[in-house]
Amino acid sequence: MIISIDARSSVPIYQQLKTALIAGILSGQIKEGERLASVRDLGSDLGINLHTVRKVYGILADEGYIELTRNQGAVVGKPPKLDKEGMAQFEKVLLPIVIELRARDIDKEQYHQMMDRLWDESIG
Amino acid sequence: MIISIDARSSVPIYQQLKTALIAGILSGQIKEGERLASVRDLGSDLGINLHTVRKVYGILADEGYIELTRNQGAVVGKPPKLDKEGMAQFEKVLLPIVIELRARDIDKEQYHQMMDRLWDESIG
Amino acid sequence: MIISIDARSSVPIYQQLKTALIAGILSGQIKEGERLASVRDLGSDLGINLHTVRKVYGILADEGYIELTRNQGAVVGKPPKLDKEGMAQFEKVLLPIVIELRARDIDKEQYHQMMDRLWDESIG
Amino acid sequence: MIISIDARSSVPIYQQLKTALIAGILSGQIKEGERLASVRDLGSDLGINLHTVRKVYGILADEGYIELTRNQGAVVGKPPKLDKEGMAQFEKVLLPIVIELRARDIDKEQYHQMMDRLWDESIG
DNA sequence: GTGGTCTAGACCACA
DNA sequence: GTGGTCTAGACCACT
Repeated sequence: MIISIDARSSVPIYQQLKTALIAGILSGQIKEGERLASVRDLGSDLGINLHTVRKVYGILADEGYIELTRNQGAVVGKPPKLDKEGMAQFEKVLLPIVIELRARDIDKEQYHQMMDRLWDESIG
Repeated sequence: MIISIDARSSVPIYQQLKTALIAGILSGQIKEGERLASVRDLGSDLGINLHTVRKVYGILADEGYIELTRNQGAVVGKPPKLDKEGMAQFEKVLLPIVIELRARDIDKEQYHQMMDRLWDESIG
Repeated sequence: MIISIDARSSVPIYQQLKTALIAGILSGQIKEGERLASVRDLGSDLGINLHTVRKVYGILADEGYIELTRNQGAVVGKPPKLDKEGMAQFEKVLLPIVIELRARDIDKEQYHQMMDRLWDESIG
Repeated sequence: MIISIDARSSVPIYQQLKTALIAGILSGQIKEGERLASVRDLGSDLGINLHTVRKVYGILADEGYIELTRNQGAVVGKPPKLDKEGMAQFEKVLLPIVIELRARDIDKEQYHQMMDRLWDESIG
């Protein structure tokens, strides 16, 4: 599992890391029951602050992806299914983006093509 | 044209306003050639600072949605079409969201349903 | 002599008018000794405020293009030649623009082409 | 890299600073990959407000000269090349200036001399 | 400590 | 009256 962080990106490092880990779990590179690297190791590997790593692990634990235990580090669990409320939250984030796309005169076909492309890329 | 701002949201006020104005232009509530309210009026209407409104107007002008003149206020123009590069930028923003959706075990059909729903809502 | 003013432009109206009048004098459409339209006439013709026209006439008089008399209106004189100091002022305005052009990786040949194009257009 | 700001000039402070920074990048005094001073440091160095500096950094980032990150400051990137549209914008700004130059009875040779002089100075 | 947002009040150029 | 610039001080997110 190789993770690359772009410190210059406008996307916060903790979000990049979060996305990368979730993608790793999704794609099966990190399997259920496996342990993630320790906060310290992962931090120094990626050249980022260990507080940042700890924060991400905390978020992933909150969202149910992993379980944090005092001595055994971070263990991967089953990703929680999306309920109606969670879905609504995603839509809230997506709506303004879709609005802007439409403002830019994109048509429905282009929109679908784009979304399919994203779906395919997301398994990278 | 009714705009509501949620000051407590984590989404910056200026972005909420930007989205609302673009949506207004898109949906035809604000037509090409029409004038937007002055920064002072809109600011006091919404209970936000005129500088925040100014910032939004500046961004919309930069992106080609409106034209700003010192004495005639903000006039709505034609929204600029989306080129390939612009499209790529949108995809960059969307990709991590799609990845997280997939992590949450959404399937392709649900995904399409969601995107269609968003498309329909975006015309508000 | 037809003058068109774009009220929406980011260029101040008074500058557009100033440029147009100077161009008219340069191109011979308005000749030495002739009278310009009255402040009132020109203002209502162009649909702009007569204060704005008055301001332009004042500037042109200051710069020596025309002479203002109480009863005879604005009479065209000889355009003043450019002395070293005047030249330096122009260069001060132009330098940052040239700097930005170079920053954008324009080469000397493109630069010359652009300047020649401008020279030719300026007699429009 | 020495920057001097003339607060009394009619040219906005933020534009003076923008020009100076672009010139610094162009002339190699600030190299690709280097960090600019923080908004606070540069502001207090120059005796101007940090928000004014922030505005300039924002513009430079929009135009692609630098990249801004929350914690690593402003990093110099590659200046973006000029496309046809960008070129047209420059010409729009330059045309009235050239018209006025011609009105002042400058001839083509003087014009070329002036432009060459500017070209040479711009690498300062 | 970094940049990002918001508020606030002042003064200016323009019409 | 309009938008444009500058200053100022506060709080926030991120590292």
